Amino acid sequence: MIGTPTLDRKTRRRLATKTEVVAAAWEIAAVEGVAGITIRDLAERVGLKAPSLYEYFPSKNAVYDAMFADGWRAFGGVMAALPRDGDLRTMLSSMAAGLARFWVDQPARFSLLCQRPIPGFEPSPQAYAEAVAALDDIAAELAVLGIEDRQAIDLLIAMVTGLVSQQIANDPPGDRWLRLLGWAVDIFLTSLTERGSVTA
Amino acid sequence: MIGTPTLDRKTRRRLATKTEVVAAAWEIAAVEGVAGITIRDLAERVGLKAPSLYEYFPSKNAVYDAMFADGWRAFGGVMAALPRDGDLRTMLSSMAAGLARFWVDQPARFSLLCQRPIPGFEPSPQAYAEAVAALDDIAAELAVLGIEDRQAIDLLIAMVTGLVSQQIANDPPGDRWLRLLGWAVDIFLTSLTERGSVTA
DNA sequence: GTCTATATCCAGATAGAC
DNA sequence: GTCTATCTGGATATAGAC
Repeated sequence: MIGTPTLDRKTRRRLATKTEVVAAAWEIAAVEGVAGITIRDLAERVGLKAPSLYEYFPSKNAVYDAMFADGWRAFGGVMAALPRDGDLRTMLSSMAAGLARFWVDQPARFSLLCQRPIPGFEPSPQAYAEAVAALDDIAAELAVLGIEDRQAIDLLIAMVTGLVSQQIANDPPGDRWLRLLGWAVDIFLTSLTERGSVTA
Repeated sequence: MIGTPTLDRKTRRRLATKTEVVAAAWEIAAVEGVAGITIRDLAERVGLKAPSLYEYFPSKNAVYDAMFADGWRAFGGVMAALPRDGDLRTMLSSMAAGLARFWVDQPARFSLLCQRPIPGFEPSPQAYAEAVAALDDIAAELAVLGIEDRQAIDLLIAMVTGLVSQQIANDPPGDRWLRLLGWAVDIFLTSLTERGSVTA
């Protein structure tokens, strides 16, 4: 396996703790919001005192950075696991629904990954690369379906995230906006077909 | 004029100061983000010391609440001032463009009005009523154009805000997403026409 | 690596003089 | 109504013992 060199016990343990911290950070964010994470709470949740966290992350923003990268990797994982059967319209709908669910189920992820909730935090280039990779995956997926127009992809993603955002902000437990996803995909596809950007 | 009773000097002065505070709060938010406002900075900007602010607002969240209401009122004002000439497609496009510009020009407004950037802050019912009123205005405007389907309105708003959000988060000075607004309106209208929800 | 203790800072909010 | 002074509490981050 390329990219997974053998690590000694110490390094593995250290990596496991960092992973645990990031997972705990998401748990806190789910309740308190991304901005509501504190180093103390975070440390306590993994059985440490606050100063010990600095053995793993040099600053709070470094934790956010790890969360950002982790969130986009999780996004990529969910996408890779989506079903791929049926015709174009069916596949696109289930893709959109799957990704929307990923965000609506964890609004904190949507907040950190797609909005700018923390003044002063900008993802590092390495972390941002995870976001780009995830969106490249989407583009590749759509290319397989015959959709290669970048503007079209931008529009589709904006429609899905727009519905997600409205859903989260105005009707968290309901589906007033989520149920419009299928319609959004339909009109998107219709337009693409007319444009000749895809052969339905 | 109904709804604008005469006020004595003291009350007017007090109201003017509150208005000034809210304006100053938006100025700070434009630079530091909505979460970056502090009572001290805010007081200083209107020529007061921090404790004096509490003569006008009982808490920081009360300032946010006033900003929320003010922001939606401003939104309504911008909408009322939009041009209303041309055919359906032209009007809808210029409406969408005008509203998108309102948000993209002041991302802080978009953040406070359309997202949930402050943990622990929920707009009061009175403030939230301003948001509802603004959206009702949109609905009324669209009804004049022959669009009365609530789901359609939801979808249109989600598309516009989705594009705005992407623009702000990923390409603040550019227009990569904004320039897709016209296309979005087009496919929306095409779908509505087919659906029979509007007579273009 | 983990801890106790603490430095340092800054926030929202209040007491009470004027 | 505005101020000075302060309370109270919380945050991130560090020093240094073990």
